[in-house]
Amino acid sequence: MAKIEDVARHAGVAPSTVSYVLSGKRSISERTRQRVLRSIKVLGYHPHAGARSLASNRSNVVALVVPLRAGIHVPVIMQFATSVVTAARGYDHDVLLLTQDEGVNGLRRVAGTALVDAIIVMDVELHDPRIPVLRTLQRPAVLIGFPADADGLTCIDLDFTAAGAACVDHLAALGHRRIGLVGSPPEVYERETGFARRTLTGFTRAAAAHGIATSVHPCEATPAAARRVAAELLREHPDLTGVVVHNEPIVDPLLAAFREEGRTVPDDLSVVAICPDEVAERTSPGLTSVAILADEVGRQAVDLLMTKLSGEQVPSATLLQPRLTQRKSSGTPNGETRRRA
Amino acid sequence: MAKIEDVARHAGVAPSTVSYVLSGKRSISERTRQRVLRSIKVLGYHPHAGARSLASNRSNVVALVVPLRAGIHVPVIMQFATSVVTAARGYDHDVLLLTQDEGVNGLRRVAGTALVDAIIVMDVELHDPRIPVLRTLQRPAVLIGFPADADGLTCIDLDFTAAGAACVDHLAALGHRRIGLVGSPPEVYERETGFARRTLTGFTRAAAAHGIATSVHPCEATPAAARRVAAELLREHPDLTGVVVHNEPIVDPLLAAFREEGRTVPDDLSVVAICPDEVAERTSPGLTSVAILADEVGRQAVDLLMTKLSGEQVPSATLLQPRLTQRKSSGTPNGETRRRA
DNA sequence: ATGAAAGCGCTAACAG
DNA sequence: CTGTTAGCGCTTTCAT
Repeated sequence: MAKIEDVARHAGVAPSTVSYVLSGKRSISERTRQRVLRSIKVLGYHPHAGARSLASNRSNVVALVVPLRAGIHVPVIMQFATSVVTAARGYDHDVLLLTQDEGVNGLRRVAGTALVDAIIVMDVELHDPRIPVLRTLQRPAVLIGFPADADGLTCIDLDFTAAGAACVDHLAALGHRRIGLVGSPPEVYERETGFARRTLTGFTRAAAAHGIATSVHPCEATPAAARRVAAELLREHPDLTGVVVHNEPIVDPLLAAFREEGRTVPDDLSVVAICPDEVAERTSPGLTSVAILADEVGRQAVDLLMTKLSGEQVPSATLLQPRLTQRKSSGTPNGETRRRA
Repeated sequence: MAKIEDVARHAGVAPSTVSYVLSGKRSISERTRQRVLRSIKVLGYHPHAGARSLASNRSNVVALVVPLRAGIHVPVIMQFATSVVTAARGYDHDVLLLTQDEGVNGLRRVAGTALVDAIIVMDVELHDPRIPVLRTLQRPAVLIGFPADADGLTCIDLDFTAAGAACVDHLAALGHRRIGLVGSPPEVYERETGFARRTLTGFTRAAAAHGIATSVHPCEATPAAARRVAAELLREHPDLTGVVVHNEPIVDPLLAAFREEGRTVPDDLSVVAICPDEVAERTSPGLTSVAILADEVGRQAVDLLMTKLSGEQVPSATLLQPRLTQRKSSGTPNGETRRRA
């Protein structure tokens, strides 16, 4: 492996000059810059990451802690992780993958050994045991989700309260008077993961504001559970005309269940989902939905982290505003009326 | 941050002694070992990863290259990645996440900078451009999947040929005479990703051996495509009594489509899937299936890699033998007969 | 069983 | 604009 000294010799300059060409931390005459770059290419030089991190106190690696638990839609996690990697590469950083189950020790380790410069934590709970640890670590961090006490932390997430409300607003505008929320599995609520509760809050508040009757149905992420909930919903509320779904894996089964119960979407029943666009687009009919902006959140999380690493201030809370995309699954409460019109 | 020198002073020993206590590379009297360990804990000492990698030429990090492309079931990737992280931690290694789209340069970079000691590459294609690069990198690698020329490489995967055959054998034993394969999306075959083809080979060969008539249906991973394929299958082959599915995302939609076409599983139609157990278990009826052993593959990939890192030889090819689990979705071709018996 | 000391390859302060 | 050099914190010979 070529080292910086080899490059320096080959280019006829000092090692520090090579270093500065690479870092851009001081101005170099265009002429020597080109010579150095040439030598680097010729020798196939790659700076040794360990040496660099030892000398500069920067590893150019960020840690990403991904959740593994039940009730979380895996493709969304993956999409998020991917966008974090891509965004981090844009800042010349790499991503170290940590799993939730290493818990607080994983954080201590990667920060303590200076393996990583900064940390992104996904799926933050309201009373997350990692929060106090993150505060003691001398490393910038960005959290996906909001803990109860977010003081001095940097958090980002989709505004699920607004997302829940947007779905209701949409249905209200169409004239619906009784709607249901098919939500995340019960354990997600019990865990006090912020997002499920926030959706519920937005849903409930908006419905109250519109004077709409509601019912809420947590639902396991299985087709069988979806069928059960669909039947229950229709049986208990004969006047139900609209449903909001916030549970990606059961979107299809739920639609199928409504169909089996003899309801046509959107004529007999309007359905609005909070889910990734891919999910909303592949169903038939296409689902009116509020998108889960996983890659947007990932990108911005990295932006925030890099800003912090450069010593600048960032907003403590970033809430991405939801956008509702109207597709084919929602309409006026009485489809017959509409079609006649 | 406490450094090794601080620990040494605190314990009244030389820095090298602390190092040896940590690495176990030479014998230490139990007495000083305990003293050193004590000091480490008291001072909250974590060795600096960069310094360590610089001095030892080992980063204790392995790279994991994950695919991002269409037609690959995301939860399986995630499960695999998770098991790699967990297994790597068991060897005191961390995992750096690389995405496919950095391509060959990503590999060059992380190996060239000595950021990682070794590499795991997922979703290897028959003529994968990364193969020649991996050969030049002076780093051990393990591939998930088999390229056309696997000479001198270490590859591991589920034995998809055997998996395809196992499904057919099972249906043959039950007495089926005409079966269909609902496979991966067309682009997966076109890409020459080994696994789809190998399943097809095993399916076809076993059917020929049993004298069973077959048809093959690549299928997009959408419910609509699943419905189309289901209809086509039943229309073109009225004598069809068995189906093998190798396409996780459409397992549910396909079952639903058969139901809508008026077929009962397993009475009118036996269905066998190649998919993770979680998928097979959550459908109704539960699916007879050959499990995709993502975490087993991940664990063994890491085992192989660590063995290589320690300088030992490993087998060039590792094929995990599939296990078929009988559940409720398969039975004799004529369910009526069976029920009467 | 332990210590002393020479690097590992790079960055950044200092000097010009 | 460029060169010189002192570390960064650890591992690992070499010595004893």
